Amino acid sequence: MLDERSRQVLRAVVQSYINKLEPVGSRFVTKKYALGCSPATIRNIMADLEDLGFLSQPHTSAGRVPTDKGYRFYVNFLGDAGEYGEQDAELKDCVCRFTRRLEGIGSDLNGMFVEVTNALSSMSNYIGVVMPPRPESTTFNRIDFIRYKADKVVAVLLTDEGVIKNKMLSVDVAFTQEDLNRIAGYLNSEYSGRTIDEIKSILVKKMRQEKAAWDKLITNAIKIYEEATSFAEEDFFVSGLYDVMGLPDFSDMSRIREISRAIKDKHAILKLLEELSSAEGVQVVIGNENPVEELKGQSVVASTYKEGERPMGVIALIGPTRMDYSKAIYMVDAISKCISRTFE
Amino acid sequence: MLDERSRQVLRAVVQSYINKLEPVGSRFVTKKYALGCSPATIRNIMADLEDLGFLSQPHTSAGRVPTDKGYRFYVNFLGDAGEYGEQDAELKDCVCRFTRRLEGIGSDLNGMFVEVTNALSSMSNYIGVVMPPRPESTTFNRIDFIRYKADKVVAVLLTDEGVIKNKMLSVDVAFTQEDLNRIAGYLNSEYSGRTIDEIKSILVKKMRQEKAAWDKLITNAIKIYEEATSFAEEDFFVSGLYDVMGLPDFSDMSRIREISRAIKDKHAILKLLEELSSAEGVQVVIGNENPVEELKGQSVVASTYKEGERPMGVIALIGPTRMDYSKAIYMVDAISKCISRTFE
DNA sequence: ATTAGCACTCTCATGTCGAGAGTGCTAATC
DNA sequence: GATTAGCACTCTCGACATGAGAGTGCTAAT
Repeated sequence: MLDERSRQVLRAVVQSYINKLEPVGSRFVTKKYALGCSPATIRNIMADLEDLGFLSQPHTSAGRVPTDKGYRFYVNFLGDAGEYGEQDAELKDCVCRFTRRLEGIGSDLNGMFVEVTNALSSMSNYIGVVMPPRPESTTFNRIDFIRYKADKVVAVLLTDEGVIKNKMLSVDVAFTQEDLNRIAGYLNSEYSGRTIDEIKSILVKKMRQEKAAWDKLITNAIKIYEEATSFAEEDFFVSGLYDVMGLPDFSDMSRIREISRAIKDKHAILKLLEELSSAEGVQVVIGNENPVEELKGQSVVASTYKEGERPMGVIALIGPTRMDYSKAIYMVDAISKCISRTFE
Repeated sequence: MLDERSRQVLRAVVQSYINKLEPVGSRFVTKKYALGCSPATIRNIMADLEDLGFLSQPHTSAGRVPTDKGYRFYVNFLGDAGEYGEQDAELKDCVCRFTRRLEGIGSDLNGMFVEVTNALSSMSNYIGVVMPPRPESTTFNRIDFIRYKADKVVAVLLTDEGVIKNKMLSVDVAFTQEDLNRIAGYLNSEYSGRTIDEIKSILVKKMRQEKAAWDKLITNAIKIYEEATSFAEEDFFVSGLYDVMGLPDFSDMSRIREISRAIKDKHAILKLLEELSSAEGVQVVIGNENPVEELKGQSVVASTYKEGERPMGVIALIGPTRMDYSKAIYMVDAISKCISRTFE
């Protein structure tokens, strides 16, 4: 589709633009990359690339800037194979140290996710996002009820993956702690090992059938499951808004405002990540390809983490379209694998 | 100190500036506020106020802008007595609806705090902050241990105030659930009702004395208490960075960057809030009075909430120096009282 | 003591100009 | 026939000037 030299020029433009953030001219390319031809030749090639839609000029007689299509081509064909592994020693070292740190944390999932978002954002200067395991891919380990004052019960839900969720419930009947233990025991023996969603539907059915004495608590149990279900839609982990404000891309404020609105809404981002979660490997969404209105103009690099073969959740980096894709892809890939490993 | 008319002019300038965010000129004051004298007179008075340090001009022949001292005087003497109660019906309505909503939430403290920060920021367009109860003012209700997989125990800590805290611990000895219950029972009967800090010091002493079989778990229990202690330093609740970005004061970005750095650090803000927590009633810190470097240039309106007579924590609004103090004070006061009420 | 009038000052938006950077085209070159 | 050198052209950007607008400070009149 593109001859070798055109590719080299395209790669040169993209890389230069990623670093300098200024339109790159023909002279600059010849100087920095020894392609063995003169500025004029480069100009011709660049004009061709522009016709093909890979580059564009902010105005006549400025340098060229990659279009989304240009980045896409770069990501697909140019930074390919092996090159994503070639990162500076410093970054590799960072990731490595982080990996070791993560192993130390063990199975406190929430704590781990906080660490992961922080690591993602501080290493990359982009926004780090982690979507925790979706309830349908999470299996119930056990539930416990703790009596708290006369009319309150605290429910603590554990999943096999290490998610802990607690919720205070108000109850009408005054249960003793023994009552609660019995009920918890029943639920645990009956349902341990199933997915949260399964249990929810079973319990809903049961509730319709029996109107036993502890109906009330089952109702409450269902409330918890609903909490746990809504978990993924409420809490996902974000960090790096501050880091990203340091980038020259966002000196303008309006972008930041858009992004932070998107994050505040959460809904849109979650939908996006969910879409990406079905695919294998590292996903890259560039600029306008992004279905979320507020994030057109940003790029997203995402990857799922798994328990064995089952995909659990997604981690992602959000940054400007001119983000350092090779670095971002490397990081997201490395860290998602690292999370997967902790599940073993 | 200031004659009546000077005060009126000062108040007029402050209020106008708060609304318009533009330097206010003498003509404008005569038009908007019927003080019964001409622009020239106002000019004289304004010149006096400037000499006294209450007003300043961005440049010769712009209108006047209040200084920090001007705001301070306004807050102390001009917006006084009763006036803070006179808010638009809409705001009052909002606060009222919120109060009712809070009562519905009941004793899930964390959930409540999230609600409170959201309410604070969305009603005011400033940044809402809540500092949760400090561990020294929090009393232990009960702890429970839940066995999770072979070598993990989840500890759940409840305080009388409704704070729930959980933590996954790794243990060497394989406890049965009965072991754990016995240990929890012992701790609960022994220590319930004391403050977290007390217990911590007692346990540390005990640990030195006994080297019993369940030593390990006491060590872990102490770990949890340490967690609970660090609680206030880690998690405080903030929201509204997005709302604040909409304000014209922050079209400039550098301020936002400062603020978000301050929030990210947390430390500085916590220190400030802690200082404010010792005082009675609503505290107002204006601009340069602020000890935190990053927040000079912002103002903070804060108030403690209490359980009975004991101060528990602080809620605050952070906004530009030209914030609507009367509204902010009203809100912070109303909401802190409202929180206090839920503890009864 | 207050006010009207007027000169003065400062900002801000607008417009002009030249330097600099980069292109596109054409003609010469390998 | 592909590549290159040369040159005119275009566009941005900062510097500088200009004029309108807003607001002041001062003085003289009320």
